[in-house]
Amino acid sequence: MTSSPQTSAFAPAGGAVHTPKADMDVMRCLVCDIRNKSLCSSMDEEGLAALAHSSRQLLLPPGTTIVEEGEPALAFFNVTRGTVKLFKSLPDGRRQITGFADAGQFLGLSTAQTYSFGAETVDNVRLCRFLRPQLEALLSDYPTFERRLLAAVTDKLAEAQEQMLLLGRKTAREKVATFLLDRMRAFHQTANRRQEAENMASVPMTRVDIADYLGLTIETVSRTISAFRRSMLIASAENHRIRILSVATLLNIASGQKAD
Amino acid sequence: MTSSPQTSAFAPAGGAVHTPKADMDVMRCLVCDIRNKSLCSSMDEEGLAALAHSSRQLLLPPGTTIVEEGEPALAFFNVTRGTVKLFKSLPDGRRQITGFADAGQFLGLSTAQTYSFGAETVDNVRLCRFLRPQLEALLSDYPTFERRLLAAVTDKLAEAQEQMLLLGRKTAREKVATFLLDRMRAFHQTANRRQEAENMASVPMTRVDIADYLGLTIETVSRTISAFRRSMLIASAENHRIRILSVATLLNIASGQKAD
DNA sequence: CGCCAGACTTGATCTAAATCAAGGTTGCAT
DNA sequence: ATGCAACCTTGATTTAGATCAAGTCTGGCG
Repeated sequence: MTSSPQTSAFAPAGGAVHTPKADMDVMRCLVCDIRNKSLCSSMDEEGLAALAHSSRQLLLPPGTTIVEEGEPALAFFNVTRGTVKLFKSLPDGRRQITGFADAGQFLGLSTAQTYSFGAETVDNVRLCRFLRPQLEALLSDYPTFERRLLAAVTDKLAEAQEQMLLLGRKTAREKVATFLLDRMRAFHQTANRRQEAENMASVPMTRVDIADYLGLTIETVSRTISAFRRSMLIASAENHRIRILSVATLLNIASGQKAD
Repeated sequence: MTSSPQTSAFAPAGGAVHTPKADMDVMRCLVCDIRNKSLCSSMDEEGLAALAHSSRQLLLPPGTTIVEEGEPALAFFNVTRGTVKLFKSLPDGRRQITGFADAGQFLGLSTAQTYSFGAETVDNVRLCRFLRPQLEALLSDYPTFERRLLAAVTDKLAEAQEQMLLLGRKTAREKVATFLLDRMRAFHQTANRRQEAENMASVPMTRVDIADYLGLTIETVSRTISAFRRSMLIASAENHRIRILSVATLLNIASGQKAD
């Protein structure tokens, strides 16, 4: 599926790095820059110490496998920087990316013994890994944390339903418009709000990933983005950024009004 | 979207019936024929009494609206008989059915103030309705119930990811094969296991619903089912049943091996 | 017990997006 | 700086499934 640096979140070679000092680790969650934007926001100071104690921080380069389809579901992850792609594959290699987890999102929940999906870093990713027994202890010890997780999974389910509508019933044009707006929203939630960022979308993934996410081919994605650019609805910006010039028009397209 | 009996789970006209006697109601969950197959299995006898006390039972005819897209999310439901369809729509009427909830499944969870999806009965449906405050009390009072709900939502999310793979990357033939096998599995979980039922699939929904679930048109669904019948992979049976004559072949098709 | 409406099937034609096929760009490694 | 490999774009052609268009089947009701 993906190219070169085939490291793993469990056997960390390549760029994978554990934070070393245990005493610094107690502070990790307390000073985490995205703790208000994630599950961790359900925790008080004591809880944050418990979180830090229950997890290890990993730093992973682009293209690293975090979770392998069909492998034992040993851990749960919280993304604290960068973007992760989640996907499912058919035996012949066709692939569907089921979501992108940006900073503040979790991944790796599973009821079964094995993961039913794969996960791989898109860019440089920092994440916190909770082994299953430790996650379960946290859920039991901190009811607010469990409640927050239930809410987060419920939200993911609503997102998944929205994506099913996109995959089953939207045209290529509508799919790409929806994607760009979603990436703008993701950027707003993630970015450290220097307000230059108005109408910016962060698109760290390749055309292949976008196509596999939208149920299209790379050619169709490319053509559609080019068409939007020609119509002055968007403009390319530096390093994997796109500026959205007409949110309103894109919103119309995304929701199926043929307006353009 | 759907035809005539436009009743509602909140303003029950038509065939909607509340069980009347309060004292009989205490027993309801205790004697429920599907309690081992649903969320309720997490409850002991005392818990079941609390469940019965917190919910009302509704009996709804085919085509009844249970939940309306965009309406306040006031309740949570547990289906105890029949099949419910969940869907999302675009402004111009295009519709995606995101899932069918058979007996034993829940629906109606929402983090937002309003439902992001609609729900409607497919056939005669019996369900238990929990108003939100009552559901929340149950979650707080019965940690095993909350844990079970978390597991159930996690499973639904995995199902949704599987459906995204189907919608984004499978051919019409593969979609229909997958659907028929899923309906067989649903029937096995639901049916009162008279063992005649081997290889039977229950298909109470119309071609329109199947098409809206698989991201196809009714014509393509019809043609594909006809082709499977001609190839002797399936055979029609009495009242909305299909007998699967070659599970193995259908499994191959569903997973993308071109074998037929 | 035969009519009718809704559900389903089948065939002919069309089209959005896939596939096939060249290039063009970019950025990193030498 | 240069070369190459991965990534992206654009054009020509094909095709799976949509759309358009008749029918046929079914079961509930008078």
